Amino acid sequence: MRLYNTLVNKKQELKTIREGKVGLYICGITAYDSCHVGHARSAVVFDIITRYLRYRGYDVTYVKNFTDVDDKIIGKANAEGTDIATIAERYIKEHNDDMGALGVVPPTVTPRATEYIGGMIKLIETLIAKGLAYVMDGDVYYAVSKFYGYGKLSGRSLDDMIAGARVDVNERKNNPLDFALWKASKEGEPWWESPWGKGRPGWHIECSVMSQHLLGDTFDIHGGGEDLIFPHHENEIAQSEGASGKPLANYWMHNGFVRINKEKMSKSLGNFFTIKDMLASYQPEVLRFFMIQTHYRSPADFSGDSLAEARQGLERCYTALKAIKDALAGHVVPAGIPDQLTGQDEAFYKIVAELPQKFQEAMDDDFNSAKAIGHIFDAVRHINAFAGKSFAATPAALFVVDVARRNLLEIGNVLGLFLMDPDDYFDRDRTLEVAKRGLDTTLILQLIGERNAARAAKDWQKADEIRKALAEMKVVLKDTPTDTLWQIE
RNA sequence: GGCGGCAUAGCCAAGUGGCUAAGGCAGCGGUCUGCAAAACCGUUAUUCACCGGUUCAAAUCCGGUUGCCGCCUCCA
Repeated sequence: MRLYNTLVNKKQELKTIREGKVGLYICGITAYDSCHVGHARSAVVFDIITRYLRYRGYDVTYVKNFTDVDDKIIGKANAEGTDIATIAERYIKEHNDDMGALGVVPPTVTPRATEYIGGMIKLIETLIAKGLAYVMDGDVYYAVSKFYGYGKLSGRSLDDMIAGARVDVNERKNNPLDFALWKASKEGEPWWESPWGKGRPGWHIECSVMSQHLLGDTFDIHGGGEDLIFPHHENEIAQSEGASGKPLANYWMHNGFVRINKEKMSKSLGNFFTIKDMLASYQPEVLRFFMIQTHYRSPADFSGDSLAEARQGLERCYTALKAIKDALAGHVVPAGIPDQLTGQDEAFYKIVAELPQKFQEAMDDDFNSAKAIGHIFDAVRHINAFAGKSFAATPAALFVVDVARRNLLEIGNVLGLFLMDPDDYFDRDRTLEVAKRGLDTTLILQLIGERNAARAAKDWQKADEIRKALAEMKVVLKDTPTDTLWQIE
C-alpha cells in the first residue's frame, strides 16, 4: 500500500510504527463559523482514508482536533457580548451535525485546544530551555533560525523565505519569520496563567501538544488541507521535533482544494457554500460522489454542473442497485455457490467477483478513488445488462446477482456510498428536486394519471401532449409494464 | 518578488517509460418501446499545452516557452 508523502514529495510504501496499527492526526477546524464545502472535502477525504485503512485491517486511532481559542473566536465572542466557550460550542455542534449528515465516521478522539493548555505551557518551557524559543514582554516566540531543518516540509529554505518575505514587521520578534508560541493577553481577551504572565497559546502549539499527547512523540500519518503545509505544519514540526528530537509524523498527507471558477473556495474570498445549504438541495452521497470522483490531491472544481454530473453518476449506480433489488425480489438466494456456473452466469460472476480486488488495487495506490469509481462503473454496466429485463431467476443467476450486490455494497461502505435502499434514494431525489424547482407533486401525479387514462384509450396524441407538458416542468417519465415512474431531469 | 503544483477528447477525469491512452457526461448509429425514458450494443483523442533533448521505446524522464492555480497573512 502506497501513499504520497508531502515530506519527500513522492509515494512511499506504508510502514506503520506498530504492526497493524495506524495513528492518524488531522487538523480540524477553528470553531468560529459554519463549515463550507472545502471543509467537507477535507473531512470526506480523511474519512475515506480512515475507512479504507480499517477495511485493509488496520486498527486506526483517528484524532481530529478543534481549535476553540483563537483571534477569530475572540472577535466573534466580543461582538456578540458572550464568551469564547459559547461561540466554540455552537460551531463545534454545527460542525458535528454537518459531519453526521455527510456520513463522516466520528474520529476516535476529538480534543479541544483549551483542554491542553497545561501541556502547551510545558512544551514551551522545554523549547525555551533548549534555546529554541525566547520570551519578549509576556509573549513567547519560536526562533526559527535555531531549528535545523525548518522548511523541510514545505520545501523552502530560510534564505528563500527571507528573500521573498511578506511578513508583517513586528519589532518584538528577533526575526520576522519567528512565530508566537504564547501571546500575552490584551484587554477583553481570555487568559490562562503562565510563567510569562497571563496569556493564551498560539495556534501551532495546540496541534503539537494534542497530537503527541494522544498518539506519541512519533506517529504514523499527519494530515490536513494543503493550505496548512506552511506555516502550520512546518511550525508543528519545528515545535515537536525541536522538543523531542524525534520525527513528529512519518507521513504527511494533504488534500487539494475545492475551487470555484478556478479559485480556491475560502472564507476570505467569500466564494463558499456552506455544507448545510448544500445538503438542503443535494443528498449527502451526491456531495461525496463529487469529491470521490477526483483524486484527493487534485483540485476539485465545484459548480452546479459538477454537482449535476455527480448526481447523474450516483443515479447510475443506484439504477444498478435497483435492478439487483428487483431481480432478487421474491426469490431465495442459494446459500453456496451453485456448482453449475456456466456461460453468461460464469462470465458475469468473474466480473463482479473481481471487483473488490480491483478496488483494492486502485485504493492501495495512494487512495485512487477516481480509478475505483471507474471500476464501479464497469461493474454497473455489466450488472444492468445481466440483471436487466431479460433476467431469468435461475439459482445460478440469483447467486451471482447477489454476489454483485454484496461486492458493490462492500466497496460502497468504504467510500460512504450506496448506503440507502435504491427506492428510498430515488424518493429522496424526487423530493429534493421538486422542492428545489418549486414544483407541485399533486399536479404531477394528476397529469400522470390523465396520461395513463389516455394511454389506456390508445389516445397517443393526448398522452404525448401531457408528457410534453410534464417535460417542460423537467419531469421525465418512465413507463413500465405495470406502472409509470417519474423523476426530475 | 521567493517557493511549489497543474496543463490528457466538446465537458469532467484516470493513467507518470513499453499491451489497443480507464471510466463518466454530452453527441451519433442501433436494440427495446405505441412513441419515449431508462438500460444495453456500437461509435467518438494516430494523440496527451508548445518547442527541443535523453532512450530501442515518453502523455509519462530532462531543459526551455506559454497559460492557469496555490503557499509566502487567518484558512480544510
